[in-house]
Amino acid sequence: MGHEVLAAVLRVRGASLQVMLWERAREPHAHRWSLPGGELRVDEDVESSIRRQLAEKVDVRQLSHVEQLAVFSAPDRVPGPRVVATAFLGLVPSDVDPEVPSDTSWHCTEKLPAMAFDHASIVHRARHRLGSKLSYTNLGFALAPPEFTISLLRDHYSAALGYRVSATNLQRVLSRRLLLEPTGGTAPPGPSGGRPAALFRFSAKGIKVTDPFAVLRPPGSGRPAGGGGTT
Amino acid sequence: MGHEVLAAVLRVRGASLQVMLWERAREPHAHRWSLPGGELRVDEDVESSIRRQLAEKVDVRQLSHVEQLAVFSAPDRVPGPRVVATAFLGLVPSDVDPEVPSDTSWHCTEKLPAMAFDHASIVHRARHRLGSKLSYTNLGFALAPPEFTISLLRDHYSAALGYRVSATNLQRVLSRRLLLEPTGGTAPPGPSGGRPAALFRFSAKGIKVTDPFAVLRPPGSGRPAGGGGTT
DNA sequence: CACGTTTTCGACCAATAGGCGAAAACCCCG
DNA sequence: CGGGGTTTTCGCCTATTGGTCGAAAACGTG
Repeated sequence: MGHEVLAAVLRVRGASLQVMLWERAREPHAHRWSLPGGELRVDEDVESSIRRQLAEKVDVRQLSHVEQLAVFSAPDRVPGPRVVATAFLGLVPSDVDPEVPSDTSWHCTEKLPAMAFDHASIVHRARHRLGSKLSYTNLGFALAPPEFTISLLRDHYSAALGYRVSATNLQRVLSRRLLLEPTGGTAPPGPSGGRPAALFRFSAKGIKVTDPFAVLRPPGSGRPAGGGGTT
Repeated sequence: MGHEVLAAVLRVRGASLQVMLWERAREPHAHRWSLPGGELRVDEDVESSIRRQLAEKVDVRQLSHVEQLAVFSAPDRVPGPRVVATAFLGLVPSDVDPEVPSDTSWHCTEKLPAMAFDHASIVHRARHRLGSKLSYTNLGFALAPPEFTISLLRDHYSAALGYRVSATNLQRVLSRRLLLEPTGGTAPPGPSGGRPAALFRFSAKGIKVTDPFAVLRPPGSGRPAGGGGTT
């Protein structure tokens, strides 16, 4: 029973969320598109394996985030002998444009080309995971360059979530969590003018990129300030 | 390269969060405790497999929730030939007390006995996952009986989270999400008296048990009511 | 230098979360 | 049968967070 690793590597380009795919040359599923990955070797764990396999496609140092997504294990998910797949979600910041081989290119995740095997469902799962985690983690910063404007960040959130996000609100929410740190610099305005935007960087004030924000907090977080009672 | 499935099946008992373990009789790691599971067969996917394996230990109909946790794949995680493990998180409501084989019993997750292989880290991961998801999903109901009092639910949340939770706040938060539905009945008070507690059931008003609650919502959720501006 | 454009900021409102304390509804005991 | 102990439930208050709008700031261009 074989085991392979696959990665849905996502990035934001303009207003769309894209995934890195390569076109199969040989059967089975020739000319269909599939996710990068390959066989797990006996001397490596799945994380090392996916990094090794991705290194054949892109510069892995440009990956801002990699996490396990899920195991896909339907017995007939690939023709022939049975292969179990461990799928990963990978993210690339929008400022880098990695060199990719000639059989590889980026595709909008909303209208995918003809996909091989069960890879379309893996992409959908990755998209859904990213969307969910944007709400309650700091994963959004993994989509942006090291220095960014609020507008850019908002556009990335909008692309990944699929709906419009307010820059005002986004800035307030993130800065209240102490995640935004102004660099002091500004970005030049666009071709149609406008006020130059301030640059920010992600501030890891003890908060890891993937730490969730609790909703039911331990007691005493946010000091009582008391006084509820009577007169 | 082998593939096995393992499950950390958790339940709340009194004030502690427990995990189901069985004691190994044979080498390797004889007399150490390990998670239920076993080899993945070629004709089943991992979800079917873990259900089949668990059926040998408990009545699987008593499981209120099963989800993939992560893949554990360190090359040396078990002695001998390499085995990759897909780990699951399982939950059992506190009202059922499943029959278990004689080699199997429940253990507090905070001070685990001598564990086999990497199973201790799987349990820790399961604990952490449950704690995180309690904040932003409805997974808490999977720990409780079909009908429950707020105090019972609070105790379960406290046990799983490791800190005190207020019954007042819990009730308000959950009922605002339309998740609590009064049954009309009441539970008899404890041996030391007290007001009888009202019984509730989980109300799936279109909300699945595992659906997350968004933080950054689409625009227009919670109608504008406008008016912000000046005079 | 008026005008369009984009960013940024402040004000306001709604929704959510947390914290008492009082009232309600039971028990037991004298 | 009434007082004390116990537990639940509810109302009120406050703090925090999220959402929207409009004005002001800071550019470009004609």
